Amino acid sequence: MVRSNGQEKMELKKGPWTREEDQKLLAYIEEHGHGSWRSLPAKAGLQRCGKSCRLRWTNYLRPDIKRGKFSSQEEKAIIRLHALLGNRWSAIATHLPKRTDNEIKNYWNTRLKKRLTRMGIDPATHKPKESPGGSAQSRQAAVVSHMAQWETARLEAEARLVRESKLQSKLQLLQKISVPPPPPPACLDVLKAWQSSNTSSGGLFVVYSPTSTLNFSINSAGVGKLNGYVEEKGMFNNLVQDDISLCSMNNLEASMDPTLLSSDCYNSGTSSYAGELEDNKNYWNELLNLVNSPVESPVF
DNA sequence: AACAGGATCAACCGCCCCTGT
DNA sequence: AACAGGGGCGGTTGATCCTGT
Repeated sequence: MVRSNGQEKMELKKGPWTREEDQKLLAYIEEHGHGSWRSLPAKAGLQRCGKSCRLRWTNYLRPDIKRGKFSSQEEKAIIRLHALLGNRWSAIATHLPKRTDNEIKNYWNTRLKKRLTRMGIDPATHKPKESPGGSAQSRQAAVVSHMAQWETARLEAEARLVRESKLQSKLQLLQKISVPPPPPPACLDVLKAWQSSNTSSGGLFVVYSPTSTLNFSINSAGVGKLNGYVEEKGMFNNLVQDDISLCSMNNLEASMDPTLLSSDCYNSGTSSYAGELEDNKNYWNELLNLVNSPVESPVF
């Protein structure tokens, strides 16, 4: 693969990193920062591509990485966040301090996915594979069916959406409609997950990641976008606890199919609605306790 | 001890998005 | 508006380790 010295410079090295390479990369970044990844290898004296260097740094050498076994709380958080966000590992990783997306992805693929499967849960949908009420396994699966809880969260969000929508339309009547709507507030991946589950709604697109430059854009027609959002501690907490729909009422309103607001597609029995909401609140609180644990906490 | 099969995880690849020109 | 470069993301691969026979 890698030829001997004469031609070696022309060919970039691949495969496992050596200790020397690690030291070179580490030393360079500590002194200069990574700067442009593409030009880094030459400056640092590495025969690697910039991409490889970036990967090595972000997944292994970065000082703020926690390695080793995942705690049960981390596992729970991953499962729940995956139910919410799907395979968006980087988004999941932002809620798991000191864990990399690659590590989480590996952990999911090699362990959690299998475990859920054994429990009778489809890891892709987080729904029980068998009908609930059958075996003990499937009952257990039903209990941890996050999709159901997620639907409940959505119901609550939509109910509030309707309220806010009415309020908003009144306000708009009072204002000049020629004034363009304010830029959408920074939102997060949770909202995106919520919205993307409404595939008929026209595709409001909200992305959140404190490490990403990509943070907000709205609907496929490109109505608006917001970049460079910086995470505020507790944002996730507030958003979810105080109701998912509140993040960007204006834009949700603008982007959602009005027929959705009638909630015909989610006509769960109103008798169980309050109970579901309560369960849902507990669910979110538990999740929030996980994801909002202080970084220095021994929990993680 | 040797082998096979499964599990794990670091690293690569290809694609996509954003930004600058 | 179109293009190119850079960076990030998710899927996949392959080497290595582990475990059971």
